[in-house]
Amino acid sequence: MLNRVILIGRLTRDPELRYTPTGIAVTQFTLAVDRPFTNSQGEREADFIPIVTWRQLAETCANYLRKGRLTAVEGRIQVRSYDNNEGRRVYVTEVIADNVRFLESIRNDDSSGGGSYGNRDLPLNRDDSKQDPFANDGSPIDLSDDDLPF
Amino acid sequence: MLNRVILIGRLTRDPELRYTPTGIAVTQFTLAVDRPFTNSQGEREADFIPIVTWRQLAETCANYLRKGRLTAVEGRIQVRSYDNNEGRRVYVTEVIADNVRFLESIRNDDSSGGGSYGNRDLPLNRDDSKQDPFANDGSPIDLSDDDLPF
Amino acid sequence: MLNRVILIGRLTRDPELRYTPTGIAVTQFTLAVDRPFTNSQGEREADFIPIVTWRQLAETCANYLRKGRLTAVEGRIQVRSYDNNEGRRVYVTEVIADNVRFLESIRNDDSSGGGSYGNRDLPLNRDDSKQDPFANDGSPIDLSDDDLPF
Amino acid sequence: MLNRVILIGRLTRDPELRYTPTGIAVTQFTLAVDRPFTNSQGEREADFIPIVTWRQLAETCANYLRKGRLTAVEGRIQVRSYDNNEGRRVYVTEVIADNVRFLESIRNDDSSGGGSYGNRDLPLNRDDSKQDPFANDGSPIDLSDDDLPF
DNA sequence: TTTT
DNA sequence: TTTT
Repeated sequence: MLNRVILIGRLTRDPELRYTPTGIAVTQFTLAVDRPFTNSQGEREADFIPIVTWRQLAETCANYLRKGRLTAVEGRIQVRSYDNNEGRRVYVTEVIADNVRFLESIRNDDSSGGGSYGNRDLPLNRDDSKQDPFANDGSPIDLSDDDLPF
Repeated sequence: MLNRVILIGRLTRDPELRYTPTGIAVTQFTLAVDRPFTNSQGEREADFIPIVTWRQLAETCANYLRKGRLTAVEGRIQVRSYDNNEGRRVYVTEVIADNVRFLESIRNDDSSGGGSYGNRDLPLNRDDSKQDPFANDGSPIDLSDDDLPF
Repeated sequence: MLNRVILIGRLTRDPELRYTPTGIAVTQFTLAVDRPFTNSQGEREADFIPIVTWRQLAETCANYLRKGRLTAVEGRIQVRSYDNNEGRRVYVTEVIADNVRFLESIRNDDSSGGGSYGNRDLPLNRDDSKQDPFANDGSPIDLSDDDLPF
Repeated sequence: MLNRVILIGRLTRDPELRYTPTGIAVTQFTLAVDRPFTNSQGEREADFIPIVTWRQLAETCANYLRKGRLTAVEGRIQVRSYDNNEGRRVYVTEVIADNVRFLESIRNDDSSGGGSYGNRDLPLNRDDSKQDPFANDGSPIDLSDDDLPF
């Protein structure tokens, strides 16, 4: 009845943009979120949390997010499952984001991106996935006949 | 750097209380959280989200929560991994709760529980897992030599 | 850049529904949220937090919420100010809700309401106040020439 | 029963550190949080939200936060009231923070601060205000006989 | 001005 | 494996 997640962390890699067969944009990336304590060896660990964005938000994330960037994500936890090729049920937990905030200005020295932008706060539209029939379906996303989505 | 989850849903089963070898209480249960939309078949789906509580909070949850109860959970997403007996790395995503709220008064007609309590809002202490060396370690929990924790 | 509030509490009174001059529904109510500790006299205090909902969500809240009902609210903090009739600037802090969840089934014995409903989870549409030019303006709401909004 | 706020914004001024008569540190600052939309004149407005921190967290905030810094705050909404010198009841709404994250590295060119630190993520201890008898009292804070706290 |  |  209520499912809300807020994360701040850094991208472990550049985001990956794909399209569903019906042409809807999906971007996936992983956020490394430091734990608020150190483990028994005195080391600070992190949780690596997979994030999924859809539609316009997916395009913007693909365009502007890059590996290492400090990023805030708002969304909900989604658990989907599928049967792998050994006939085992596999559970996948992801955060479906509906709001993403870039917390670092986009640097000029970014080799993986295109241009240089001065601005710090890009107009990331909120995703309104309620109108998206695709997002309403929790089943594994088929981007092609023999491709698993992520 | 920031990792916050708030959920409201219903327990799919009675909670399970176990103890670590050093005697720390751990309670696990699953929350069914309805999605805020219907799928392409017009059905309302749910996410089944595993919750873990520690120490005093674990004891209280085991004592008072029951299958079907509407419950609010606050915590953080934790992703841990282990190698299963086929040598495959398995990822487990759980919400480590530090605050749990019972949203239904405990009913008199509860056959699975013991007595009848009138009260609606039990004194669930916040878990302070920062002092718990065990909780700081993301590795799979060994409750005994050949038992996986959950 | 990010502003998110989640509350669970009880309505101190029945909600109040009004309309702006352009016909947009606005519902206001106050949520009593118990503090998670007792004060120095050993008493449990509460915060009384004003909630505002708009449009379709306002209509549904006015129809189904009643004094005393346990309710979850998601939204953002808004601070608006106006000059009172003594020329002093007054600051008003409210939670603008975009998601409201009824946590109690609507009782048959409700004298203040109309009918009896069996259902527990009403289809409260999320408010999409971004399309609402009125909601975008933080100024005091004029419901009529000489009326303050709430 | 549940009261959770998460904000990301910038400090409008340097934080102010004070002490209660019993020697407990209190730091106050205001966070400017941009609204996620533009108003009817096409301008982006902000909410100015007062934040209060206690004890160790108060000391750290006073030491490291400065005007303009991008900052994440986790806490709860608190509404307190007092009677002003005209005999009117005044309501004050603040966010009592228990977790604060600095989202910008501390710059070397900071004239208002002391030294230069390279680090990005300071060890801000979570405040455990439940053990703080002072924090449990919602009444106006007396720092001296004739001083109002903030 | 406040809820259970 | 799932709750109302």
